[in-house]
Amino acid sequence: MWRMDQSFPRKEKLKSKKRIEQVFTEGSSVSKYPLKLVYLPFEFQEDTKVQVAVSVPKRRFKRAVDRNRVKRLMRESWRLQKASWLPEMKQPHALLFIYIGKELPTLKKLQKAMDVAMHKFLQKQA
RNA sequence: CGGGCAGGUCACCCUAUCGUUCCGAAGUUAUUUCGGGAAGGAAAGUCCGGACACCACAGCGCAGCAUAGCGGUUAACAGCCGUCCGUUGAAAAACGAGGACAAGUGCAACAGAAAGAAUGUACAGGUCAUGCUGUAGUGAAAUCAGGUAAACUCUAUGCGGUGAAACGCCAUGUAAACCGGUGCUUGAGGAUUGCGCGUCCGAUGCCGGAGGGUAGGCGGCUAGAUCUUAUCAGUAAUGGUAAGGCCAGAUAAAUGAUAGGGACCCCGCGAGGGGCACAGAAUCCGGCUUAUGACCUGCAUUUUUU
RNA sequence: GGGUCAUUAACUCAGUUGGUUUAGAGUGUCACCUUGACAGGGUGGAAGUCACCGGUUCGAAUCCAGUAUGACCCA
Repeated sequence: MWRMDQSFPRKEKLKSKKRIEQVFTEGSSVSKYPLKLVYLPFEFQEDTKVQVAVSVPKRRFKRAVDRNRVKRLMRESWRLQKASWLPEMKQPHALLFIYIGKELPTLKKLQKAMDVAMHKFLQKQA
């Protein structure tokens, strides 16, 4: 039985400050409340197809506990669903998910929103 | 019983699946497998005190800041312990920047004769005589070595500065270019202290203008005033000795997500439903302060009821 | 991670250093007057827990301490 890849290794994390800055200034974006996806085509040194980062503004969530919670849920949501999106991506991208909602989400809601956002993005790139 | 006061403990648990990070071992130089570790009592505020790093291991004077009964404790402190005094409370207890106005200067609204200058009213007492004495009256304070120092100040004690964006190393890149000023041993400027001194560095130098480049990685980074237990000294804070243990090191930032079951609490006759605080390491320790759920122990007992 | 500062009427600010009677100004707002009506002008009024919470003091916006919110700085 073939098993879906649900890992989220280091090389798929967008970590470089410089790259993140570049995605913010040069990238395009699609929105699906409560998420916003900023993306930019990118050539990576390794054979990775994608690098992902998540972000939660301090303005919306004052306490660090809540920010951590939202970020963890977003990472989880990506990890569980990425296998269905990656084959459709034609070229490597840097992706940046920003949470723009005001309230703590549940994993299910977040997964739905992320799915819609990713489909929007995949259609646009075509 | 209720409410009150003090002290202490814990911070829901278990299983399954998927995932993150660090360390070790094996295999290999893509990476994989196995084993082990992975938030707090406040990790918070950054209010104190240290360790550590650099500046000359850091010097002298002034300025500045902090502390303030007495004694003890500590690496150190504004903390903690004991104790005296004062205030609050019925009590248990709690709180206190609690040195000096018998060195100098300043300040005191309204009321009041008068607020530091000097004296005045009524009554009584007293005297040769007089605000000489007492009471009344105003006020927080009225002749008293007056009050006030969270007023300046004085006294005693302590404090060098800057902080992990410290600091060390590697990589990348440009412009040792241009314009103006200043200076070269009779010294510009600098050496992270506000000012002065001293000491040291100092000429491809320094200041200004306009403009250009890099802001990537590694170390620092976790074993320590360490934790647990026993015991000894001490009223206690705390310290000594012995045995055992290793207990987060991330960097757009790991420590998680989901499902099921079980505790506990609340609502309901019931089926069942809901809740389970405050909150997330960022060099590390000792305190303080603030946020906050539950439980346990002890103390005092106003009022009411039996 | 480390530091510096601010908070006074609906809004923008004085006053705070150095304590005391009554916390002021402009804009806005409300009422009245002027006009046939509006604008403008004139007159008068309301609006403040001096961010919150304690302490010192006879007395605190002001001094001291704590809390909250907001802003700014650094290699």
